[in-house]
Formats: sequence, structure tokens, C-alpha cells
Amino acid sequence: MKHLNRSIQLQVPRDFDFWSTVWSSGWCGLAPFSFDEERRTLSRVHGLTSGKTVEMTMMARRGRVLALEVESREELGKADVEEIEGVVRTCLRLDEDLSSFFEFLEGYPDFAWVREMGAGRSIRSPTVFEDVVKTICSTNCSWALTKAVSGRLCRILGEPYSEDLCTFPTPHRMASTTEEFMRKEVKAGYRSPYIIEFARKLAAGGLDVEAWRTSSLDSASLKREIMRVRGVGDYAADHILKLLGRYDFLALDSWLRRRFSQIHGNGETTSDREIEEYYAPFGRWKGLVLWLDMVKERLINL
DNA sequence: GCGTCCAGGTCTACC
DNA sequence: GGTAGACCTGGACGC
Repeated sequence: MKHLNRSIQLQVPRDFDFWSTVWSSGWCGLAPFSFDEERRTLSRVHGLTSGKTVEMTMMARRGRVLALEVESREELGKADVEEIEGVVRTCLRLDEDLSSFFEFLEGYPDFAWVREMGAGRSIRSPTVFEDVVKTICSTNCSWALTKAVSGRLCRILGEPYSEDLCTFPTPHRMASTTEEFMRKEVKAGYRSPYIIEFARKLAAGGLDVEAWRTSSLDSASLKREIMRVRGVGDYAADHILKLLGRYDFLALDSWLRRRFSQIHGNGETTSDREIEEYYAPFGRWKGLVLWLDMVKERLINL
């Protein structure tokens, strides 16, 4: 089938670095995202509201420019292009103002590298729905399993674009499946009823999770609301808050605990209280500072 | 090949 | 409010 290509260029903030944004978390490896480490590109297969499916590939260009190559089987209209640009802006957090964070870090020379690199952002999904489902799928399992379940969700319930590329399923599509199917085919295990219940609430219009992005609630109150989703506990709620751009909580998981003990505890086990105390001086930015501290080695070796 | 452990936790029952 | 035990999957590991 014939594929149509379109090139788009986006202006990015002065303090933004594309590859450190992509590379700072494992989210870039969860379908329908994929990356090419050698070419330093991030791709995503995405279903537009017009019903068209596109594959978008992002890469950095000189200056404050992000290049976007979009492939589609159908001609794209102005509204399609605007939607694609919006998806990219959301995924890369181009509209997240981190200037006050960088000003705050000026008091911490150990973190000067963050501003120098343009680090601080990490990718997320274009919808809160997708981020919540993926977060639930990341709990109490290996990262390999999280990737496998995300892949199966797309492959089995998403819209196919090519032989091996599919979109992330919509809430309606996920809501229409059964717990048994989710267990047997997607192999999401005991998380299956949680995911389906969440999708059904959204599909029925009983829950507007996109509103969380602009919620006027303080983070503690918003966290309580997020935790009303079954399958989302303390860690997952903290992680979702980070994806929403709120960093007042640490989102401690077993990987972070192990990493902290390697970096700051000489390999000795450290308690959550000790980790909390270590990052307490960073106030509302502590969750972001913790994350950057843990992935520093990965980023400065880029 | 087989059994066990555990990983980027959460829920429920019980005290 | 704190804690124990159950819960899916799948890779790593020891035997």
C-alpha cells in the first residue's frame, strides 16, 4: 500500500534536549513508542480522531528545532497536522515550563549538569488514559513483562498500521473486551480486571482523567483522586503525578530503592524514610530531582 | 527440565 | 493504622 510522507518542524524550548527527554526513562520502549538508539529517533504509531493512522518519527535538528517525519496511507488535512503537533508537544512536554525548576537548581551545583544538558523532561503518552494503563502494567513485575503486556495490548486490541505496528487501544476498545480475554491473550494477570474497569469508566464518561492535567487540586488531593482507580496504589499514583508534571512525591519502587542504595548507600539497604529525608530539601521538586539523580549516569554518557 | 525466587505493588481481611 | 497473605507473568538461577 502506498504511504504518504510529510515533514513538519516544531520549535522547542531553549532548555529542551530531545534525546535526554527520550532516554531518561523506559517509557520510550513501551509500544506504540519505539526508538532507534543509533539514529536517535523516537517513533510512535498513532490513531487520529479523523480515523486516520499515522507513524510519526521525531528527531532533533540544529537550533531549537524538532523534525517530525509523518507517514500515512491517507492525505492529511490541516486538523490532522495540528493534532499530530499536539501529540508531540504532549509526549515531549514541550509546553511544560521548567524555568522555575532550573532557577531552583542554581542553588545546587551538583545538579548544574541538568540545565547544561537540557535534561529534566521525560516522555509520556499523549493521553492520561494510556499512561495510567501502562503504569498499572508496570507494577509488581519485571520491566520485560511491562513491555510485553504493552506490546500485546497494541497488537491485539489496537488498530493495525503495518504488519508489526499498531496503535494503543482506545478506552472503548479496551472496555469491550473481557477479563478472561485480557488474562489469556494479553496476559496482564491479576491487573486485567483493574484495566478493564478503568477503561469502562472512561468509555462510559464516568471519569475524565484528562482533566487531571489541568486540575486545580493540590497534589495530595489529586493523588487521593488518582488512587480511587482500582489497581493504582501509592507508588502508581506518585508515578502518574510525575507524568502529569507534579513532582512533590518520590514514587519509590524497587528499582529506585536499589539504585539509591548503590549511589548513596554504598550498596547497603536504605529505608524509605532515609530516601525521603535525603530529598526533602528539594521540596516540590524532590520527585524530579530524585529521578534525575538516579538516571544521571545514563544521561551524561549520551 | 523442573522448581523457586522475585521483579519498577496493590488489594483485602484481619487485628 | 498497620500487617500478612494472595495475586499473574516470565526471566534468572540453582540443581
